[in-house]
Parts: sequence; structure tokens; C-alpha cells
Amino acid sequence: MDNIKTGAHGAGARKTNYHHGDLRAALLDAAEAELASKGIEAFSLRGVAKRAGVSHAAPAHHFNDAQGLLTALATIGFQRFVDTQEKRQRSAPREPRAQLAASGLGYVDFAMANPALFRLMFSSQKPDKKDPVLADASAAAFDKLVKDIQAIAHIDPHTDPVAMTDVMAAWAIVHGLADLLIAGRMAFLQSMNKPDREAVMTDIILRNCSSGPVG
Amino acid sequence: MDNIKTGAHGAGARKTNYHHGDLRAALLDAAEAELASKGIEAFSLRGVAKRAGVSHAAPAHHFNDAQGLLTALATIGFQRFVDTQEKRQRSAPREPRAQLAASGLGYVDFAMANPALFRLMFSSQKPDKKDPVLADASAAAFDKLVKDIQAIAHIDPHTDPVAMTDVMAAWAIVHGLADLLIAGRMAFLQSMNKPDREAVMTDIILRNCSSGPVG
DNA sequence: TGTACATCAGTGAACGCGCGTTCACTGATGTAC
DNA sequence: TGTACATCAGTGAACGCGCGTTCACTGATGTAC
Repeated sequence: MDNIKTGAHGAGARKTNYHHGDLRAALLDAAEAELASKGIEAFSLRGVAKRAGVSHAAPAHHFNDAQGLLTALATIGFQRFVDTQEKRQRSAPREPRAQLAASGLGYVDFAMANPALFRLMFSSQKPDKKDPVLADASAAAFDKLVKDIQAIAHIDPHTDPVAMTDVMAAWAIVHGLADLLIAGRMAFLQSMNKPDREAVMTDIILRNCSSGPVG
Repeated sequence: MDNIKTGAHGAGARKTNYHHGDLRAALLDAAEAELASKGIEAFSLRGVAKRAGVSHAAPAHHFNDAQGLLTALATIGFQRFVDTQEKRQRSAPREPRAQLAASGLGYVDFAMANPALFRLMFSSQKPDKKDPVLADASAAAFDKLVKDIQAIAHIDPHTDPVAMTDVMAAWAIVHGLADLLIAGRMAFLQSMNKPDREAVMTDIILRNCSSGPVG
């Protein structure tokens, strides 16, 4: 009753049948749901429109084409990916190695919670990797890892090959864990309860840092 | 001139226009080429038939459907995957840690040489993972890794959680390297020449083994 | 406040396309006699 | 060795389907006066 007359196209998202309010955001939500239920390989734009309760021609008003929608979705994915890592870090000890481990566990968390989105971001050829907004978002995720290692090594990996090797190692190990877990191939880890699994993963992540003060 | 009258359907693969000789193998080759050039997401059975120079209905005589073909291709992939690793091991020092590193470099080699096939094997939902022949082939690849670690740890990982943790770590790291390299996301490693890159990867792989005699 | 008009964000019919699959068929090969 | 026949492994036309995209349209909203 109250929220009559909110600015029609703003974030208020008043629901009328005709003008949607915020169809762009609704389409991104629907695309994520479509991806989660169908997987990348069977993803379709018409399926997304159907999920959003809108005609299948509507998305063209907000995204040029299917690639545009997937590029935007991958971009949001990277932002939430970093958020997931930072959220975990906030509840971890403020000590560089614990922070790195928390970031890695967040990496795996995200992949397990959003396997198809994770694959869209890291393995699919569908998003436009040259899109500057997407490129920035994925670069930000990489930068985060670089800073986590820098906090341990006390040197900028961009200028120190040993530290950059640590970056590659840390990245490879969490990415490998994430990808193999969502593929269902790590029976040993998957048979554990979550705390045990995270303890093992923390062990695996931390043994990779060759540089920095011995803690 | 000589090879007239080879047994028509045998491995001799006599080329006539009508009966092909060994269309099954030709289709698998064509499927691999199709996969390499189109990627998993745009793979089509008709494209495979066209590549093999055969009508698009022909594959049904050898594989029930597209899934059957991809399952067979993934199976062959796993066999060649293990071959690639073993080939590298044969030209490496016969010392357990060197053998593990060689196996890991073979893992990455294979992925870089066959990125789409690698993704079919490890990330795609298209092959039938319940197919017993495919399941055996992928289990054999895992067993190989277990044995490589066992040679270092001197204990069967299946009975020793510490050694199994080493297996998970070694697998995750080589898989992460492979997947990120074929995604084009490891600029630091990709900018190196091959020997340097392999030296760095060897370092990364070997620092992961917590167990076994210190060498 | 009221009216006229421009713009925006939808609709739904229609298009052409490539796909997997089915089907009756046919020619080549293998086999029994 | 020759003939008759069964089987195998192809062909190519046809099917129905879901896809992305285009298009003229229309109703709701926002704005100028």
C-alpha cells in the first residue's frame, strides 16, 4: 500500500505486469538459475526468459545477445567469488597464513555452491573475455590472491619470481581442489564431514608456501 | 598394389567408397578433431560425420547416439592420458620423486596438447560416467597417481590418510595447473619457455609431498 | 492540474537454421552349398 | 569354382524440435507545456 509511485525503472522494482521494474536484474537471476539447473552445455536464452516469466524476445532489450548475458553473469560471478573469499577471511585469525587458507577455502566454497557458474567463469568459451568489465572483475580476483601471498612473503610477487611461484602454486592447488570436487572425483575428501575436509584442505594449501617467515 | 584382399572389416582398413573398413575408428578420430576445433559446447554429431566423409546417419551403426560416441572418446582419452604420463616417466630418473614430477608434467602436457578432450574427460556432463569401460579407464588414471605416491611414501595411500592427503594434494596441483593453463589464465607460466616452465612446475609439484624419506 | 507527445520496455508471430533421430533402401561383403 | 542368399554398413530423404534473432506492434511511463 505504501510503496505506490516508486520511480518506475529504479531499484524500487515495483511489480507491474507490463513494465517489469528491473528486468535486467531478474534476467541475471534467472540466468543463474538456468545455469545451475541445466549446466553450461544446455543453457538457453529462451529458458532464461521463461524462468523470468517474460517473452523470449525481451532479453534483447537488456543484453545484445546470449553472449552478453553470460558475460554479465560471469562478471557478477567474479564479484561474488571475491566476496565469498573475503567473508571467510573476516572470520579467520588475522595472520597471513590463516588468511591465505581462509581465502582458499572460500574459493572452494564458492565452486561447490555454484558449480556451473564457476565453470562459466573459468572454463567456458561463451563469455566474452575481452569485455573490459569482465576482465576487470577476473583481474581483481587474481589480485586478491597476489596480495594474500604478498602478506606472507613480504615482497610483491610481481617483482619476485619466487613469490610469484607461490602464487601459481596456491592458485593451482585451490583451483584443482575446486574443479575436481565439483566433478565428483575426490571421493576421499567428499566422504569426510565438512570440518575434517577443511582441515585437510588447509594443510594442503599451507604446505605450498615456500617463502615468508617460518611460522 | 599389394594389399588387395585384406579382410574387409578387419584392422587392415582397406578403403572402398561404400564399406568403409574401419568407420568406428575413423569416427573417433573425426570426433576428436571436431572437439579440438569446435570445443565441447559446439560439438555435433553431424559435424563428426561430415569430417569422416560419411552420411550423418552412419554413426548410429557404431554408437547408439552422441553420448555413446563421446563416452568412447573420453575412454580413449584416459588411456592416452596415462600413456602420456608414462612416456615422460620413462625418460626421467628412476627415483620416486622424479617419477612423480614426470607424471605431473605429463598430466599438464596432455591437457595442453588436447584441451577440449581434457575438458571432455574431466569437466563435461556429456559422457556417461556410469559406463563401465569409461569408469575403468578413469580409475586406472587415478590408480597410477596413487602408485606414484606410494613409491614415495612407502605405504599404500588407501590405508594411510596422510599418504592419501598427498595424493589429493598432488592431484589437485597438477590438475589446477593444467586447467588454468588451458584456460589461458597463468600468464606468468605461459610467458616462460618450456624448460623454465617445467622447472617451476616440478618445484611446485614436489613441495607437496609431506611424507616419505627426505630426499 | 490537464493534455499531447516521445520514449521505453515489453509482446507474440514469424524466420531460417542445425540438430539428433528414424526409416526404407541398397550395394558390398561373407558364407553355405 | 559358381551360385544363392543372408548380413552388414552404408545412403539420403524426412521428421519434429528448440534455438537465436528479427520485426511490427502496443501499452505504460515520463516529460514539456
